Amino acid sequence: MEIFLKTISSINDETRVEILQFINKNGEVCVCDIEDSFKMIQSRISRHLKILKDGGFLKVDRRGRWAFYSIKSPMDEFRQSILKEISFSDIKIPELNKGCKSE
Amino acid sequence: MEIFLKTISSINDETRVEILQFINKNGEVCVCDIEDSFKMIQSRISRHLKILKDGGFLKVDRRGRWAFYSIKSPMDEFRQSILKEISFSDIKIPELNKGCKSE
DNA sequence: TCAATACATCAATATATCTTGATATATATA
DNA sequence: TATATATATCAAGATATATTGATGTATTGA
Repeated sequence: MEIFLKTISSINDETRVEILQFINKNGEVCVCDIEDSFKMIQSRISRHLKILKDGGFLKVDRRGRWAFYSIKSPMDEFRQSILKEISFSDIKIPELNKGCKSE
Repeated sequence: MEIFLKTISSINDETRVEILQFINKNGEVCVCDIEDSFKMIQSRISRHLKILKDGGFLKVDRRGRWAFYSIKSPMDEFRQSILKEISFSDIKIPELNKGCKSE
């Protein structure tokens, strides 16, 4: 039950669904890319990314001073079906805006 | 987005996941059956059933003074995958206890 | 070594959700 | 028709979650 609810609660938020769809569409991005694209303060983005990671949807790769987030792979069928449903749900996401000078 | 979040938030609660699994296992039950099986007060059960119904998981059939809840059918693939995941998640549910004299 | 950048975390507040107990409504039965 | 039963809904308080601004940590580069 715990794992199920952690997975579900991680996507029970409009901002997180948008971030997830954003990463699913754009591939690996760093925190400041999301911050600049969504025009949200960094602590807010950082918190949501942590929840999505703990929910089993994202992985992080730290390189240099950046943290690159991407869709976790491999991913179980259930989370895949959630990603699919989100991508079918016509979620409005901003354009990718590279705000920092990563790499 | 609205519909997606309504679906997700409807299962973002331990009690509702248990009720859903309970109905999925036992088939059609009335509110007082759930009330007696779960040992929870009626207003609480009633509220959760409404949320699960609005989330697209349950349907109601009112017969006489009873309201019989069951898994909605037909059900879309996404909600089916959620039910499947719940049934795989080893959720503890009480035994069916018929507390009222329905039918 | 110092300053800037990228990110994480914390504390306070705001907002949303859950639980309870009270009350309302509808049906059935004496 | 009066009463009991089954269910729904509401208001108040309790609990959980989200947002913000401040601060902490690690890395890079001057």
